[in-house]
Amino acid sequence: MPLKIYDTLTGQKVALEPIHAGEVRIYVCGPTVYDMAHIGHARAYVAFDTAVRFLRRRYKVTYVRNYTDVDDKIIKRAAEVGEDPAALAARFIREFELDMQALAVNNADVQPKVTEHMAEIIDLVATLVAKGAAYVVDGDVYFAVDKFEGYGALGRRDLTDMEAGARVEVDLRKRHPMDFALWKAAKPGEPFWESPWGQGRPGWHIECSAMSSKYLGETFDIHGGGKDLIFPHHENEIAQSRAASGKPFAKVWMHNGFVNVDNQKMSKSLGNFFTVRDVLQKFDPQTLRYFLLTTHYRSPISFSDQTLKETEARVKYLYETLARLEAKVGEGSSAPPYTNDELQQVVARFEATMEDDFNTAKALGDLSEVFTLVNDLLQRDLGDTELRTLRFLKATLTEVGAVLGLFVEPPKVVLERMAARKQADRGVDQKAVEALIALRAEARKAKDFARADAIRKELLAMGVNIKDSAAGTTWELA
RNA sequence: GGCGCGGUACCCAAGUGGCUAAGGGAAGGGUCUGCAAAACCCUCAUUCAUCGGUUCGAAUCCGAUCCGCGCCUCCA
Repeated sequence: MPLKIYDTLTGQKVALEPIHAGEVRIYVCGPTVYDMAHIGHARAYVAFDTAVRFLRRRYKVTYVRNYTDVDDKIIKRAAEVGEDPAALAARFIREFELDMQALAVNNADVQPKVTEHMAEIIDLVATLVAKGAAYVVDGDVYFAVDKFEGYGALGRRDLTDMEAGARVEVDLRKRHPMDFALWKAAKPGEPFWESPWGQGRPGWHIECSAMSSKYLGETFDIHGGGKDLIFPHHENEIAQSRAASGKPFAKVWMHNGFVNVDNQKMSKSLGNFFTVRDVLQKFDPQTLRYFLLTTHYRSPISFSDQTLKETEARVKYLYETLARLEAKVGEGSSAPPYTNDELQQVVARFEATMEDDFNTAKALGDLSEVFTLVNDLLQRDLGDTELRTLRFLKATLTEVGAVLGLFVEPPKVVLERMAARKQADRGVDQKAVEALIALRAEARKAKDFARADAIRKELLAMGVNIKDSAAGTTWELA
């Protein structure tokens, strides 16, 4: 079945037909590195990471995700904290990469930086000037939007409507209020690069046009980013790239929805702002990733502490199931996996679900019954067929997880990480807990259940849940 | 004002013309357990914001209304 992707430009799902057979080229707008990544970044890059992981099952994929490491915000922030802009950008790139690694977001094939592509950017601006698509004013270069037919198509905007709209501080040097900067003359003290128009730096949008064409060609398959980039960022990219090359730009436009907090857009001014680091302090990275995948990437997703707590409980269940599964079929047995049509449907259905515009929410829902089945089998007396079925299911979950970026670490590692963080959070004294459990074990041995229950109650009051099993008593924090 | 998205059970959330409206959480009942916990099983929307319309048939298409949100300015 063909892969269908919702295309912002046409407003409908379109079948992916790669320009080069067997190969998909995709560009996703990366972060402007002037601060720590927030959960909106996490959503975007988890969404595209998952899409790319799925695409790689079928195609050779070239995935480019840039870093915007020179820009007004970086300069402003650097001045505020008294740091060199380049150093500040480099610092936040490192932090960003730590976050992405935690979230199991793979690196893109190419992660180009703006500052390392000045020659390409200047060439592109020069081409646009030469073609009459752009003009120079006092060392600035502007793109002339009214020279570009079809401006506003992506954002479904009409140039005349926008013209009528009242705008603040229209730069009178611009020929049209919507004209945007390709190159900005440097003010004193700002970082600059030499150019035919004097010392300056790239405008807000030109970098992506320059870097995408360098690594993917003038026309490529998919361009992605957050919904907020549709206008003007992506609109402007289209204008620049097409005006320069005279060829189509990206074939399909993918945009992810926002992360909302309290049903409102997360923003610094509203004070409902969370960095990835904030969240990872309280929750496991797999919890955050799972949470981000439970809603379709195009819909808004609502973030709250309560929801994350519920998600973590679910993720813990998944990993506990996997841990039990691994303990059962992990070693020893060389019995080949057993499968049948029904069991094979799991991956087939996953494929079909992901083919429909990367429906991770449904995929995760479908996976529920697999986990239930595993637990069901696990608590029976296992015959050979059941054991071999479990082997097959383990392979299935690993395969599906590899696309979703879940279950890539040993379950034990994740569970221990979750437990350790909770203990640190609550400041629970592990030794005291274990001492109480030992006392309770004695009481139980002596059939003094009243005392045993009293101790359990005491532990419960500390937030400690205990589980008795044939193998002994284990505990966890509620 | 212009453009766009959405309103599905107590909560979260799939589903965009046709089998019984996925799945998760919560809740209630059960199996297991000394009792619990965990796991498993069962129950839990004749109904998809409202009102009309199209159709043999609509949560799904069309129109109107109400409500929520986003973009139009840096933003994932």
